[in-house]
Amino acid sequence: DIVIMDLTMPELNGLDATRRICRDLPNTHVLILTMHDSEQLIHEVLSAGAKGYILKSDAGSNIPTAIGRLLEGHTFFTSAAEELLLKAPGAFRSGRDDMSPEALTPREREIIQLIAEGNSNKEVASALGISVKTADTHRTNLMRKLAIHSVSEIVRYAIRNKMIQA
Amino acid sequence: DIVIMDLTMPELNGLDATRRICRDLPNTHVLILTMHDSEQLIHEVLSAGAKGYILKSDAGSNIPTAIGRLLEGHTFFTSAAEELLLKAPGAFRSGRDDMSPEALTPREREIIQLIAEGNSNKEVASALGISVKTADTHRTNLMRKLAIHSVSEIVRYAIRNKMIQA
DNA sequence: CCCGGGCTAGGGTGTTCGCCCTATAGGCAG
DNA sequence: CTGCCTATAGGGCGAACACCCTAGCCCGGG
Repeated sequence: DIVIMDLTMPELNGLDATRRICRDLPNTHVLILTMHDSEQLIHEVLSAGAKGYILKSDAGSNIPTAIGRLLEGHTFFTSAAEELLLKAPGAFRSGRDDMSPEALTPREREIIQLIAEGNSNKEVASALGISVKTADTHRTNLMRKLAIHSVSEIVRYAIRNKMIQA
Repeated sequence: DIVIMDLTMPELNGLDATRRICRDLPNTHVLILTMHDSEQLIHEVLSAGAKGYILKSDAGSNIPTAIGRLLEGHTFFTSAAEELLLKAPGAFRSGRDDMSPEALTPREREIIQLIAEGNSNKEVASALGISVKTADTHRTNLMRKLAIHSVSEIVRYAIRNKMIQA
């Protein structure tokens, strides 16, 4: 029911393992136990689907409590993690080196949003009252500017930059 | 620099206005002022890009403080909002009526993840050691099951269900 | 024992994408 | 005035997608 994941080496595999567990065994809850208290890491494990986060430094008697909470379907975070979580809820974008949306023109931002929402070039064109070819030109230009090459990257970029919601 | 958004009728337009402001004027920070304290609403305005949230009930002298914080590039939440924010960080999925990933076969979950990560049918096929046609069949089947019709919907579905991160 | 579901694989068809060009009109800055 | 950027629009082309079929193989449940 509960997996206690020890992220001794966070850059290697624990994150991905967590993601896979949450994906393949939706009823299994993952409790992260780690020595690292980076804010980015917390957000990453949360978006990987972890339900709890305990710093080794303040583990103590927290682990049984945490397991209890998770079994009840709740979440558990040690106070240090809670603090980090609360400190910057807007800074959810992890340290990815995205090009900022400000590098795009207003029109390109409109286009990217419509594409990410699932519209084809044809639909974008008719939504904006322009030609399909124009929509396609904007699309090509913004993809070159952002150095991305597929719709899925457009969607993820738009979500990371809050241009749409998932 | 700062927009104080009064969400008197949250279902109508304030959310979308917030999203548009954050998209088109990335240097403008939005402070939400509302009488509603629903947890879902808080998460929605946050993912729309708002930087602060104040309940009218405990507004008082908070507004000048909040503006100050936002001008410094920080965030501000009244304590009631903080509480809600902390209470269920895992329950970020708002009440969308997604089909659950459990309705998919394990193989289909693998496929959807690879697609959402930006892989073409050809790349999915070679990653799994199967034929392009098989990958395409899985893709078609899972799209029918989920009643979705485009790559961008696949990506958003995968993100909502934590199969990938944005 | 057979039926269903899951995984595999192929044919075929029309649409869209990704990207390469060119080109014109308007606006704003040097 | 002269560039530069933006928005507009088009031609063309190979690849990929979305969706329609069929069909074999294997495995577990009724």
